[in-house]
Amino acid sequence: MDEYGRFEWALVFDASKPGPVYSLFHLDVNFIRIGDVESKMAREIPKAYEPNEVEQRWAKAWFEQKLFRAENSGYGPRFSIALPPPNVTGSIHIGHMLEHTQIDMLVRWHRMRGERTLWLPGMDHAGIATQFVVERMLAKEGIKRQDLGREEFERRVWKWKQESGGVIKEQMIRLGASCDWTRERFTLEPALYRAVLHAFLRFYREGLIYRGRYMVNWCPRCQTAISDLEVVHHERTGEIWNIRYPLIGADGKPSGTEFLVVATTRPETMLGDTAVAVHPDDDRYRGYVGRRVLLPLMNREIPVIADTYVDREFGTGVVKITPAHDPNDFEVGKRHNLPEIDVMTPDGHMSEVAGKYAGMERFAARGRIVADLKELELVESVKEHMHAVGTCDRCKAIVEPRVSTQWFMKMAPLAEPAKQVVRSGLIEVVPDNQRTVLLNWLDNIRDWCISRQLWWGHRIPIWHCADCKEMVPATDSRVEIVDGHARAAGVPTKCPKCGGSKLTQDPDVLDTWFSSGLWPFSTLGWPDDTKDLREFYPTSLLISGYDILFFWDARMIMMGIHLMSDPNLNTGDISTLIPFRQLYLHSLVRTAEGAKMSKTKGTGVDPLQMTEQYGTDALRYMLASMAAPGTDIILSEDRVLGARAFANKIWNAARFLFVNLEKIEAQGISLEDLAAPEIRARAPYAVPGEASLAHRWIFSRLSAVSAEVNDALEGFRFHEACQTIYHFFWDDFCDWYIEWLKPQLAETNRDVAVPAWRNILTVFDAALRLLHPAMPFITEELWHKFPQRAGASRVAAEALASSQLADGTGDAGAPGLVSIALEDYPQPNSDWPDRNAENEMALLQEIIIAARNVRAEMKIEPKKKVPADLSAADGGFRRIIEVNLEAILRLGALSSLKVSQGRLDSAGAAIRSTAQFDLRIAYGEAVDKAAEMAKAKKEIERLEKDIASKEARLTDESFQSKAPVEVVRNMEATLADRKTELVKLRARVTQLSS
RNA sequence: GGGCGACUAGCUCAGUUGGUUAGAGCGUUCCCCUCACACGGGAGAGGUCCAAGGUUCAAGUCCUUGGUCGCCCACCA
Repeated sequence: MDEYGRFEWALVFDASKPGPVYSLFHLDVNFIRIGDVESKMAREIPKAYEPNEVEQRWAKAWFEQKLFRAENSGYGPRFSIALPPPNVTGSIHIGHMLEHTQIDMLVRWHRMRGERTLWLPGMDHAGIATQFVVERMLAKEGIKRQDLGREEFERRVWKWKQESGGVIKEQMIRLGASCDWTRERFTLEPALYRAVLHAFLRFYREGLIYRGRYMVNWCPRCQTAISDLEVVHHERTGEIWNIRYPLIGADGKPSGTEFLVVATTRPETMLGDTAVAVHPDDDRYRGYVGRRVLLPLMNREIPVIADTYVDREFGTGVVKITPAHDPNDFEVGKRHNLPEIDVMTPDGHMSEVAGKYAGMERFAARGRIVADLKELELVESVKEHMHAVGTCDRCKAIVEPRVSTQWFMKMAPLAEPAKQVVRSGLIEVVPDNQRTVLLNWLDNIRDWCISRQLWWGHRIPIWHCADCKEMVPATDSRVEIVDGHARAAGVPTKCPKCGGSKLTQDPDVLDTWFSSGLWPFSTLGWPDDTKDLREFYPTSLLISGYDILFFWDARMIMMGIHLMSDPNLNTGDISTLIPFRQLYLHSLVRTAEGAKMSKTKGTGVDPLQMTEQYGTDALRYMLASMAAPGTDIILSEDRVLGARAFANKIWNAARFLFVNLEKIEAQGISLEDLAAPEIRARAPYAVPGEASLAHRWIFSRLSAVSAEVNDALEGFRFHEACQTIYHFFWDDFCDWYIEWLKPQLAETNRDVAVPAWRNILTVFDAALRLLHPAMPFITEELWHKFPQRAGASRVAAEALASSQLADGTGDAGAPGLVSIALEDYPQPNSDWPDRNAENEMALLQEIIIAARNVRAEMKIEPKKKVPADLSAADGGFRRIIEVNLEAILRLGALSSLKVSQGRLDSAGAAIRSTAQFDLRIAYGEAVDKAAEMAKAKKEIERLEKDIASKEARLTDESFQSKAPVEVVRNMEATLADRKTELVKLRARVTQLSS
């Protein structure tokens, strides 16, 4: 892969499936320069939207044009965000896609608001996970990593990384993620390796990293220590055995009758028992403390000790103490100076000190031991027992607590400032309830085991002196490139303590989350004081799943605050040290059963496959529209279909515009005249005469919708943003505005047609820009069918004009980039809100709907237009109705509408009434009188109930005195309307029954 | 053992600070292949907001208790 990430497209493969999979950018798609994709295909829009070709074309164009380089964004406030680096263990799944969609929506939104925007992508080497995947692949060839040796194994993993990383990148590009790929990073690349060494050495010098022999979680499958967080507890029904330990009598021999009975769920560990403990205040056993028991099977005498750790209520009140295999026993052992006997090997077999069980697999040994004890009649009882079993997060093997020598990081001192910034809101956590979760975890933080007995990762930069065992750190954090990959270059040559020269590097590597913890700043060039670091740190926002809140988010906060406090880089003001200002925890995608998606369980959904089926935009929209903060998402095909239909609707709205454009172009009016950027900028255009209402209304709506969408995105309410735009586009724009305007657009009178066209194209363009963050491909495609100017060059020109470039704030970006992604995001416009237009439009819509309703109820033939009468008391209303008569007749399918003031004779007619008007359509032959009647009666019932409850409320004195005046007024007004409606309905019923 | 979340239309889910007759998508019923769209248009039906108490002029929304389900954390043999 070269510097700009051109990689081999031809053959890539996926961990879960054998053989090649995606070839996203078909080679026959020619390179298209953004801006060249003009409206040449505008006249040949297919009837149904076919997303695949469009998406591939744009994904490729965006990528190759480096459209999303930070330099191509505006010069407003900075907005920076680091991609949670996907593991290079395979391909991305639907969960990634949800995350990337949300990030991308916000990134595109900020970019369109003219902010200096950086979304920095990259990948994580994912030590244990990747090593696991590669080991599994090797196992298919019958090879173990030990057969290959460390260097060769690492080479194999690197090879895997190139392939897998390529796939992930390709997928992300294909899914429209607007990352700045010129800044792509990888946790094991030289620069980041150096950052890791730098961080480690600093923590080590400060005494925050130490080495010691402690109880850790050991995975016998992976053969490495893992951190507490990597242990997943599962409730399981197991067995608990009560075992008799014979007491040693005064004669120094085991008694045949006196026993202490201990309970255990792991009998195999008894081989390492070095004591038996009781509570010091337990009267039952007071006399036994200080005596000895004979450890069965091993025939080793061990003491009976007293320790308050023992719970008198549990079991028999006697506990076997196995300091090498249980965290509590380890502590007890320390307090009582007990020996630690490790009876297990790293791979989960019984060790050579396990007597005759040596070499047996741990669970086989358990069975054998129980059988032997039974034989000796030392098993007093066996019971079923529910308990939590710890398993390895990665490979699911049962974890053994085990004493071993590992590297640890002291967390309490780092947690303090982290708590401070979270508690004070300096880092805002959304949703807020997660803040409590985070603070609780920080309050109970424990030291972090950071060493792993793996080969894939950053090797610990400490050397051990063979002679005096002194630990010698690397001289500095420099790295050298060997075999194409980084390693520590500051190799110490001499032991500073004894002068010995036999130094060997510690074999362990660091937990993968150690390097992840540095991600927000290591990717920006830290530990160097780079331009990017100065410009983009602290990042604005972190979006991650709540499942890695402790693994990653919390550690970034702790490590960021600590490491960025380097006096050379920073003033020490804590608000400049934090890695991100906001933390948004997104929901997880779950299966229908509510379980987490899992590739190993085969419940994962392949986003690329869904993309090909439904279109990326549809999938993105579906995910975003379901992403309400704080709730998990269960995928449903219905929702994707709905989203696809939406994309199709957008497509066809455009199709309508372009097809009809031809007609007006025939009159010598060009698209340029109607939709050039400067033309659109001056909208809305006044349409002469009576036709203005719909225009005033749609711009009023557009302003309101812009406000709502911006507001929703500000608060991470993606679903609300989606729903608002959806409703605006489909209902307001398509169903009402387009329909309303059809005659105007076809008008031969240019004074009407031109402003109408300018307005509708302006609104459509705004709608595309509103939609763009959620549906980038279709909006880019359609937007390019209009005359556009170059976005990036505009940005640069503006910057030059305000001389921002002169002081080195950045280069001008590539000239000539034309993309909706570089356009302005629609904002509310204070000139547009028009309450009258909204009210009037609402009234007219009600009339039209009433007409349609009557037609449907009366089963009038769809094509047959019928005459109607309308009565309204308000003169203003009558005027509005008369002015907009054409639209009412057309959309309500009426042949005429006689507007009057008086009461309408309802004999032989169907009537729809509201408080404002009555609409009357004469009966045809086939009318279901009974149905009309039933309907009216039902409505009357509802009204009566409503009126009764409102009257009760309004006559209640405390309501009158305590409720806000406005609420009371509103209710009075509504009540009056209801009463009017009721009177009309009653009259109607009387007439029907006569 | 702690903590968190969910329970609203047949299904999947919205409902920010309590305030008119609780919304959407899908499904469903009826009518339409009307010259942008059947991935469409039009008109409907459909909900005692898990239960019981409480606070309030007013509760899907706040409080308490209980139920069902899910998740996270936790060294009880």
